[in-house]
Amino acid sequence: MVKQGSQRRPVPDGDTEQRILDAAHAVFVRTGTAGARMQEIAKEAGVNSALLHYYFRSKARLSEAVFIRAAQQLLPAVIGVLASDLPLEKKVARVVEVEIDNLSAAPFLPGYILSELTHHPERVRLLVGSATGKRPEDVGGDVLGGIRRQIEAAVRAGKMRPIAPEQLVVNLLALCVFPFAARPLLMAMLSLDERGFARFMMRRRSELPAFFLAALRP
Amino acid sequence: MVKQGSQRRPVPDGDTEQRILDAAHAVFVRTGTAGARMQEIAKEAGVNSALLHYYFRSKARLSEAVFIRAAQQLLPAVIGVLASDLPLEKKVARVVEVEIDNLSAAPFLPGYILSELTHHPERVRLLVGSATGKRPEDVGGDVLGGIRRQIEAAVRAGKMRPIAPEQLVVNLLALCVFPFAARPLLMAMLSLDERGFARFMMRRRSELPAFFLAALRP
DNA sequence: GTCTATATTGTGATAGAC
DNA sequence: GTCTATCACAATATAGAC
Repeated sequence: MVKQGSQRRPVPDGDTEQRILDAAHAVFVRTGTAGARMQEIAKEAGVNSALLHYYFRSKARLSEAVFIRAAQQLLPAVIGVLASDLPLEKKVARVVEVEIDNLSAAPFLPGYILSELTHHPERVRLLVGSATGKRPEDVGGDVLGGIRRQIEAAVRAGKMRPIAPEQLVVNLLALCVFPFAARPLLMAMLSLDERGFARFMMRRRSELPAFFLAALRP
Repeated sequence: MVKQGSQRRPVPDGDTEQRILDAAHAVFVRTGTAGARMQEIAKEAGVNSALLHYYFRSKARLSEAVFIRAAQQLLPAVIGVLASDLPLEKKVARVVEVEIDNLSAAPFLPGYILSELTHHPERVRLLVGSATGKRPEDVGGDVLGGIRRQIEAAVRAGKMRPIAPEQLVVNLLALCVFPFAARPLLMAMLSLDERGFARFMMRRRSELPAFFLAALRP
């Protein structure tokens, strides 16, 4: 697991800034930004806490850097699919796959990002902006505009019940993301361990598209 | 807004312990437990911060009291409906109404509770226990058992596609709760202000049952 | 029960040697 | 770039007067 640097010295792995970011990511996500301690991040990164300030100046900046990275890890994929020119049924199926796959690999990210956003609403701009280079309203508008047209066409063809594009998208995201945000609660109430939860989500991955498309039938 | 106590003295309102709890609730919910400051709570309650310790001993205990109260405010209603002997379609409709009504009055509670649970998984027991007097697995089992039987009957009658009760319940909760947990994000991407968000949720309240039941049709 | 100190520790941040 | 030492202050908690 330990990569060698270009010199032969016992340099842990990767460059330091990256290691700090990784450590900060881990700590912020599991403990929340407010609950995180610079000391703990330093320890997890295997460096002295003064180094965190050398690279990132302050806890606020470090947390911002981590937040942006986390957002970039999740958003572009979904937005890409939703804004693509795939037919609507394919979009639904693809979003479910992409979202559940990505979140299964990082089950705590949704909780972290949503929590972060409620306590720092101004970071919404940061989030969407860093992921797409656009303003949140514009991203929303682009995505919704395309889907609205697809809905209208399908409704005219008698293949779909009418539904507002906003509601459709929120429904789709809810079904994919919520189980991760509520993971500890669901694990307790459904008597699942980690593997059980993973199986539960794999089953969702295969069943959700049919469920969702059935809801749209006329 | 200021209720009079039984005496005529200028006692703010209610008894002090209650005022502290209310203030703590407000601060913990908007700022997160880790981000909350006892000083701020004291100020919001209009008392000295030493009083918080007089009544609740420590920040941890106070936060626990607030958490339990918050859970009791949300859980019993849903669990009650899901565990009732209403027919399945009525359960769905009723959960949507109850849940969206309750959460509309306290939009930040879901985020608070879910966030709290990911950072203190041991509180899951506290949460469900205080709300129902049972263990989480047992509540889950009771609710799911009843719904499983309803699903089986409906499937045999050819009125429903088969679906695991766990998936059904998670789908239902997801569709109701997620929009509140993701409120800041949705408001930004859908260009909604608070009133706009409220309207969006009222629309959901009326459309969600049909959407959900359509998904269950054979 | 409620307040005014005050003790005590935690925590982000900087200075300066290497 | 990285470390050790340390500052300054924030935050929880307690003692003791009223």
